[in-house]
Amino acid sequence: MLGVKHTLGYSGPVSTDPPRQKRATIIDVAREAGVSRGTVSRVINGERYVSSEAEAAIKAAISKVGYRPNVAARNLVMQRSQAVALVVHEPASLFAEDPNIGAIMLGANAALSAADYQMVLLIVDSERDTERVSRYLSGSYADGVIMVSARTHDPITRVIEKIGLPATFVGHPPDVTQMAFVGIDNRASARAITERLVATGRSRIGMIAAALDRDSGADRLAGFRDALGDRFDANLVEAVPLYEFASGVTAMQELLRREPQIDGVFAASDAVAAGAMNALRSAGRSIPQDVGIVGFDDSTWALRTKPQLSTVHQPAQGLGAAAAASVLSQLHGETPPAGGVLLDTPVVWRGSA
Amino acid sequence: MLGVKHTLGYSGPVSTDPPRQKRATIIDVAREAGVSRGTVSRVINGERYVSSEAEAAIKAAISKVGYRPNVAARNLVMQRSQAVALVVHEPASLFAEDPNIGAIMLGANAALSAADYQMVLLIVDSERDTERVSRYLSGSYADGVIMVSARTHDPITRVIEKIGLPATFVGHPPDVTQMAFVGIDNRASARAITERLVATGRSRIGMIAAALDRDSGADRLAGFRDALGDRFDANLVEAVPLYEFASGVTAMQELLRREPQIDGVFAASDAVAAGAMNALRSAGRSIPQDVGIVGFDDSTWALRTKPQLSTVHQPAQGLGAAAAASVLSQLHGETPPAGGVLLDTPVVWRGSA
DNA sequence: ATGAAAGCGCTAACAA
DNA sequence: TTGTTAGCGCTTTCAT
Repeated sequence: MLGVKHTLGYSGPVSTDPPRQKRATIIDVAREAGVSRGTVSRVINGERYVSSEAEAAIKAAISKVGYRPNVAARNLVMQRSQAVALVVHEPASLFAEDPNIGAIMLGANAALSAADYQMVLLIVDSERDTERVSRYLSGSYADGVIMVSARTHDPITRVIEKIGLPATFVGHPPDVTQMAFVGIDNRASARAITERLVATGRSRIGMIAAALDRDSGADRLAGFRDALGDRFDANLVEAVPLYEFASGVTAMQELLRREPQIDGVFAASDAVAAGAMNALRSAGRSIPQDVGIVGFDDSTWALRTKPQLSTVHQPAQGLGAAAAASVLSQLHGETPPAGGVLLDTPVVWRGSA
Repeated sequence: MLGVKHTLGYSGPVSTDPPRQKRATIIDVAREAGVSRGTVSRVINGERYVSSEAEAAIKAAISKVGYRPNVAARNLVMQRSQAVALVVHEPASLFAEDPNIGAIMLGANAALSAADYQMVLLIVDSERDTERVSRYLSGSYADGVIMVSARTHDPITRVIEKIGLPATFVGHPPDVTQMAFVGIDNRASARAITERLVATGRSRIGMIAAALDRDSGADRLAGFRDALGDRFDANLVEAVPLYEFASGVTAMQELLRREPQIDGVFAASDAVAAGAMNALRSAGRSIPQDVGIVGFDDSTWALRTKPQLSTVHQPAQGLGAAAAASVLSQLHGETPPAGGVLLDTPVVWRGSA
């Protein structure tokens, strides 16, 4: 029966607790209050047409017997779960380092919470996870899903499409065109901050590109190119696989080797920029006098560097909130905007360039 | 017993069904395969006593009708969810900055995943969250719970106790003594690294203490004191409320003001140490020549500083894994060790001292 | 080895 | 306004 051995399991060596009895059900409440199940259900769900005497009796009975609704039963009959899954598909190391992901989660949680939905975070960190998360999603555990950093040809995306689960992507993989998404205009943002860097009078401007296999990475490079036009020099671009500090260090070293005269750098993320700044300082370059450097994200990294980083503000929390709102609207039967939702990304100018 | 019996039985799809296709159920599979519901259920759950012909027919039928088990129904009858909740109760800002929390999540997820359990992350970020998470936990959504950074007098802890949900705490608030927990020996670890610092010949050793209202913070200070014995000087201890970079900067400035001769510092966390290093460098002190500094956590901070930080390795991922193992063992009816589980915390000696 | 049927706890449609 | 009852989809005896 329900959880009996669990209770015995952790009541400790000197157990003073009685064995946990069966959980009170709606029937216990009904009997205690002298009414029928139906009436109890009405009170629980706040419906009209309940006499105040009945309501009072039922409320008293509920606290007397310690009744807690069983959501599995409710979900079964209601065909919903009042929960939205947030699937994070990232390599383990990045998860801990990427500040965006935390902010997205927080933003989504706040928005879902306000609508009385439970956010359920699912981490995909292995093949096994992929399969289990797919099962979870197809098991009616969640009414909708927010996908963060989905990959191209993601099996989970396939499952979502197949079962028709309301979904919103944060950023969108190229092979997902039919589904709702929220994001930022990486290309325009990259162009804007590069132009700003150009305007400071730098003449040899390079870029540390990252994650070119994702649209965010590719678009940031494209925006950089847009801004430079004819002055774009492929030799001044160094690409690294991930948005991480360590890559920034090595990439900057490489760039310095290839072009010692470099006087401006656009790093594809703040973490990368922080690494690059380390390398620049080790090479004896002062910032921003010798080299101006700008980043992307406006994460906590940007405030830790010295001088602080000029960067593109990425509204991570807003993205989470917008994604949640999008899923919620789909749950209410609305159709999300076809082109997705793009949030503003103001340039934040600090001391590094 | 209410004595009301009613005939249950499959009434079939009603002829008035709109074109909307309903999800395939076990009954559709049974009909397709020409067997009974019971047999289908046996195949799904991999039980013995099923003929291979029946099994083949059922498997074919499952994929033909696109059957996916409905977990709400299964949970209802099985009285379990095959999911474990991980409750994180942190101020929003810390969540994004604290690398431990991510590692704990990853470790727990890996362990639960291996046991085929789903980890469900619940963030508590407001009053409303507290209430909803409590409801979630009491709603049979999760078979057990891992509590991270619970506070003293946490309402969620109350709920867990009340409903007797198998639980394990990562670290333990003082008012939780009956429940399982995993953690590290902060006091012994702090003592060990301070002794190591003393052994390098430093004579004026100070500490930047943090979070003294939590056991981790208080224990680290106690360990520092243990190591110094008679040489402990309260004037060389500066306390800050949180484990954060910015606090490290200001605390170090204060310490330098009070004792310019200071030549050794134990910071209560790597983030604090990183801040302190910034302040030391601004004050013209070289590390480790003028001042030796050590931290605590062995987080990503420790590798970002220059020189890299000597610190106490906190096995965050291991803590997550151990917590998961503890919950899982309770789920199997075992009693967790009374004193909790303490993980090793080796001192990692790098260049900062 | 398989089928029949009794519920798990709840909501909602229908009667009264 | 309230009671009665038919399921939601599934597992699990109990027969056979």
